[in-house]
Amino acid sequence: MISEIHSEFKTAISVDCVIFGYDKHGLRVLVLKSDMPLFKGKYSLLGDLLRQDENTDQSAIRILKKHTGLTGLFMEQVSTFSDVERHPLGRVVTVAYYSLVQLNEELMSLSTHNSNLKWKKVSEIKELAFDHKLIFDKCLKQLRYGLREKPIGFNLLPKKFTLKQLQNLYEKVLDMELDKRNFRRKLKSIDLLVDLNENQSDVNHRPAKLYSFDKEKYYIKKKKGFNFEL
Amino acid sequence: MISEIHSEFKTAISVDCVIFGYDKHGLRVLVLKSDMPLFKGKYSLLGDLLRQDENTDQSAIRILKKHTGLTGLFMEQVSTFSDVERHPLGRVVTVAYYSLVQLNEELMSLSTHNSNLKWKKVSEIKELAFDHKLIFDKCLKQLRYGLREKPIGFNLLPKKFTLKQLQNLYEKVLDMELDKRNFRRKLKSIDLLVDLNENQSDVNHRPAKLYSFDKEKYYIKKKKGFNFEL
DNA sequence: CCAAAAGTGTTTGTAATACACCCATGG
DNA sequence: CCATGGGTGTATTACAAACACTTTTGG
Repeated sequence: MISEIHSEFKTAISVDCVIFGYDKHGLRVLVLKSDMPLFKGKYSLLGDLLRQDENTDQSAIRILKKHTGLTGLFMEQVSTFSDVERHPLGRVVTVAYYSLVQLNEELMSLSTHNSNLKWKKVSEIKELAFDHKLIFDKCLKQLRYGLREKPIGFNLLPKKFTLKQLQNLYEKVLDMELDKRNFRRKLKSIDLLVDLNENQSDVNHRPAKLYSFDKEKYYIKKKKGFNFEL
Repeated sequence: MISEIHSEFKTAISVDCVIFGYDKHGLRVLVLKSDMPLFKGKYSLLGDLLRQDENTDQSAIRILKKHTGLTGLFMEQVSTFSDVERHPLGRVVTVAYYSLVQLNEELMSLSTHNSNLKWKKVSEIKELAFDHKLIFDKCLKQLRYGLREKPIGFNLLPKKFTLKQLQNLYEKVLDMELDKRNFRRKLKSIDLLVDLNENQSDVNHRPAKLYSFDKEKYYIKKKKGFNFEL
C-alpha cells in the first residue's frame, strides 16, 4: 500500500479561496492579477499549495490571513476540482473554500498596497484564469443557498447593524426585493437578534436602532432542532 | 511555480465512496473489512488512489463499477478530508462521494462472492477504520438533507414503484413518520410522477398502482425556477 | 367472507404575502 | 418646517397538519 501511494505522488494539492467582501455597495470578490503568461491580464482566486503540516482548513486560514491580515473569518469548504488539465503546469487538484468579510477602508486599500489585488464586483466577474470561474460560480451558488438556510449573512456586516442594512444585504446578494415589514416581522419571530438599545449616529434622518446577532442563542436553538430560514 | 509544485509531491490523493443501498428493509452501506493490522476487524469505505488520467468523478465511477459492477449510478461529491494524520501510512488527502443504488439479490450477493464485503445497516455503523466514520456521517447527513430538497430518492427505488414504497423510503431514511394522505397529495401537486396505469402483482391484497419519476419534466421545471421539496 | 393494504377529502391552524401611513431626526 | 429614511398592523391567501372510512384483491 505504501509503495502504491508513492507511485501516485505526481499530483499537487492546492487550496483556493473565494473571498467575498460586502459593503453597502454590494458584494465583491478579492482576486489577483495572474502572473502567468498564459493567463496574461486575467484575474485568479487566491490560493496556495497545501503544506505538509496542515490540513486544507488550516491552509485556507493561512491564505486568508496572508492576503487580508485577518483571522477568524467565516469560511466553508465548497468542493474539490480535479480535472486532469485544469492547471497548465502540471496536475493540481484544488480544494475550494469561500469566506466572508465585511469590507472596510483598510480592506479596500489592499489594492493600493498591492496593485495586483482587486476587490471586483461579483456582477463583473466574467472570466478568470484556470478553471477559477467554475470555482467562483459554485462558491457563489453555495453562498446564496447558505444565506437562506443558515445565519451566515451576519459575517458580512459589522457586529452592530440596522435592520435596513441586513435587508439590503439579503436583497443585494440574492438579487431580489424583500418587503420591509414582512422582513422585520420574520426576524422578530426568529428571535435571534439582540436589541442593543443603541441608535445609529451620523445620519441626517431618524437614526435606526442597532442590533447584533446572538450566536450563542442560535447554537442552543439549533441543537433543539430549530432551523434558520429566511 | 512548477518547482514549487514538485516540492510538494509528497501527498497522495484518494477517493472514498459511501455506497448507499436501499431495499424494503432500510438503508445500508457497502463496506470492506480492512486488511490493515492497525484496523484489524474494522470495516472501511470503498476507495482507491486517484489516477493520473482521471478526475475524482471518474475515479468514483471506477470505484463504483469495480465493486458493484454498475455504471450510471447517482453520485455526488461531498467533501474532502485532509487531516495530516488521517492515514497511518502517509499523507493521503481523500475526496468523499456518496452514491445511491437500489439493492437487489445480485447486489446483496456481493458479500457471498467476497466475504470481506458487507452491506451493513446504516444504523449499525458505530465505527469504521481511518476517519471513515466522519466521512460516513457527513455523507449520510448530506443524503438526508438532499432527500428533502432534491429528487434523489428515486435512485434508491426500482424504475416502477408504488407510492407506499416511496413513502417508506422517506420514512426509513429520514427516520420520521409521514401522513399517507398528505404525502400523496404533496406528490400529486409536485406533478413529476407518471401514472403508468399498471398495478403491482404478486401481492395478496389490493395491488397498488405503479408510478415512475419523470426526470425530463423535472429538469424543465427546474430550469423555470421550480424547486423540489418534500 | 375475511384479512390486508390501497386509496381518497375535509377541516383547522399557521405562515407568507400584500399593502400605506405616521414618526424621529438633522439641517 | 422640510426632507429623509425608520418604524409599525391588518386582511387575505396559500400551505401544512390532523384525521377515518371505503375499496379492491387474494386466499
